[in-house]
Amino acid sequence: MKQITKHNIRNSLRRIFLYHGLLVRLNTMGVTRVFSYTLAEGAGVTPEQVRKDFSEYRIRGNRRGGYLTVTLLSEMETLFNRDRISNVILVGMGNLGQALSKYGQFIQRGINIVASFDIDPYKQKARADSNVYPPGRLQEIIERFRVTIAIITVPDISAQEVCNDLVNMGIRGIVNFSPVLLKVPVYVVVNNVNLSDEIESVVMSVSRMKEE
Amino acid sequence: MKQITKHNIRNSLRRIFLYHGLLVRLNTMGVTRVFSYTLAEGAGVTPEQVRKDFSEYRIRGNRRGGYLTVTLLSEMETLFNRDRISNVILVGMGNLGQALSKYGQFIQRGINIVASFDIDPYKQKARADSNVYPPGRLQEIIERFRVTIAIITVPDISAQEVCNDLVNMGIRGIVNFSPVLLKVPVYVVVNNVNLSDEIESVVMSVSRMKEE
DNA sequence: TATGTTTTGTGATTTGTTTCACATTAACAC
DNA sequence: GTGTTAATGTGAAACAAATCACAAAACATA
Ligand SMILES: NC(=O)c1ccc[n+]([C@@H]2O[C@H](COP(=O)([O-])OP(=O)(O)OC[C@H]3O[C@@H](n4cnc5c(N)ncnc54)[C@H](O)[C@@H]3O)[C@@H](O)[C@H]2O)c1
Ligand SMILES: NC(=O)c1ccc[n+]([C@@H]2O[C@H](COP(=O)([O-])OP(=O)(O)OC[C@H]3O[C@@H](n4cnc5c(N)ncnc54)[C@H](O)[C@@H]3O)[C@@H](O)[C@H]2O)c1
Repeated sequence: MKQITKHNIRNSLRRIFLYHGLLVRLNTMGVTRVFSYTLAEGAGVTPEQVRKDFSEYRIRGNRRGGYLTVTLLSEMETLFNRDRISNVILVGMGNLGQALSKYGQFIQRGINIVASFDIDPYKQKARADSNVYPPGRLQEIIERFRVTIAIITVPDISAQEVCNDLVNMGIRGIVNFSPVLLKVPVYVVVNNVNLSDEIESVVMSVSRMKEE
Repeated sequence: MKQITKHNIRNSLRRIFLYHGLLVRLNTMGVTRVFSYTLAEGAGVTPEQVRKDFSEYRIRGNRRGGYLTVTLLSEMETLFNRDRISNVILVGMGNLGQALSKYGQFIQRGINIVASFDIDPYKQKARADSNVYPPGRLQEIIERFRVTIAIITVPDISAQEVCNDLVNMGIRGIVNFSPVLLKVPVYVVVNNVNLSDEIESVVMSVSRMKEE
């Protein structure tokens, strides 16, 4: 386990998630047809950008007629592989782990957190209805639910170790909330999310704006 | 309030946050001197990239001698405006809001969550020690603590409305966890963090890798 | 069926970012 | 001191992303 991989999804794809979010809202509002400028406005980009992004992923509209909301939604969802629900596990039932596991809207995004793990026995039995297990049962549950994706919300010191175990048990995608850059083999996808960085970058931008 | 702004901090700066995280760890491990390739290895980039990034922000090392850990740390912290602690408020004490407000390590990053707000009276008095207030007291507390940064963790329907109020009360930087792209005036910085997208992008990348 | 209008789709161009290549400098050995 | 080596720092080159400009398609209207 030597190689590091930087996942970093393409900006175009990140924007497509954004367009998708807008579309869902427009769709529930009864909008049946959208144009590149509709999405561009909502996403804060240019209409050309929207079309170029679609072009990259072979998403087509009707010239003059724009895009049908439902068609666009289903094309995007195929792209996201959202035709099936993905089983996901979560390791580390602390503050953040519990918040994520209680969030009810992941399922609408095709994300199903089937089980959580913690070394703390108190957290394992915190609630009878929540599926919190000791790490010893990882292998069993990963196999039972055919899980390939894991969310890591353990303290920084444990993160790399937990990661190594998960990879050895067949996990191929990791969302890492601990503030360490995980080292994984090339065939594993990692997305490092650092909430402190996200907040601090805003603090910094504001301080700099004030100076000018 | 018409203009939308896309915050999007420079990639180079985002990487500097990464280097900083590594440095803090190396420093506590007793490492006094680092080289561009030390940081590059940990951050998953090339050494040239590290030096170019430093160059952009006028951070200098010693040729042949690399960089002194402590000097580098303090130079970065000046860059981040971390010489002073920033007071931040949080609106929406649900799952995510509570997780964030309980996190003990923001203060090490110069982020101090001085107060939280919720419309739910039960959450306002959930714990005597935690400073949770009704939104009616926003103005008062923003002024008292000279707050310019807010974290939004309310449901999507309320997000834009809360945002508008905050901007009117003097907030100039927002970290938004709700899945809507907030519209703000140009002089306000917004960082939209969408946790569902972060997870889903990994699910998608893994599905695609399996296909190939 | 022809004509005008609207909007897509995409090469060509511009702008931005990363990598390369090497001159420059500091540390160290002798 | 002087030479050798190991690092930085940065223009130049290569690459990637965004914008521009316009041809192609779809539709409405007559
Ligand atoms: N909570 C936040 O707002 C926040 C913000 C930024 C970063 N983070 C990062 O996210 C991670 C989680 O944060 P948190 O506040 O939830 O921490 P926490 O301490 O509340 O929770 C960590 C949990 O992981 C469990 N754990 C530890 N080692 C484990 C192991 N080997 N296997 C399984 N479980 C294990 C602990 O028992 C605990 O329940 C940390 O790395 C933290 O730095 C959190
Ligand atoms: N929890 C997660 O893991 C997660 C994941 C992805 C996205 N999000 C998003 O983050 C946001 C918060 O998520 P959550 O799970 O904590 O939701 P939640 O429903 O648990 O909490 C929302 C809180 O906001 C409060 N609130 C509502 N309107 C308000 C107002 N106008 N002023 C002040 N407070 C108000 C509610 O009383 C509640 O306590 C949501 O927009 C959600 O979509 C959360």
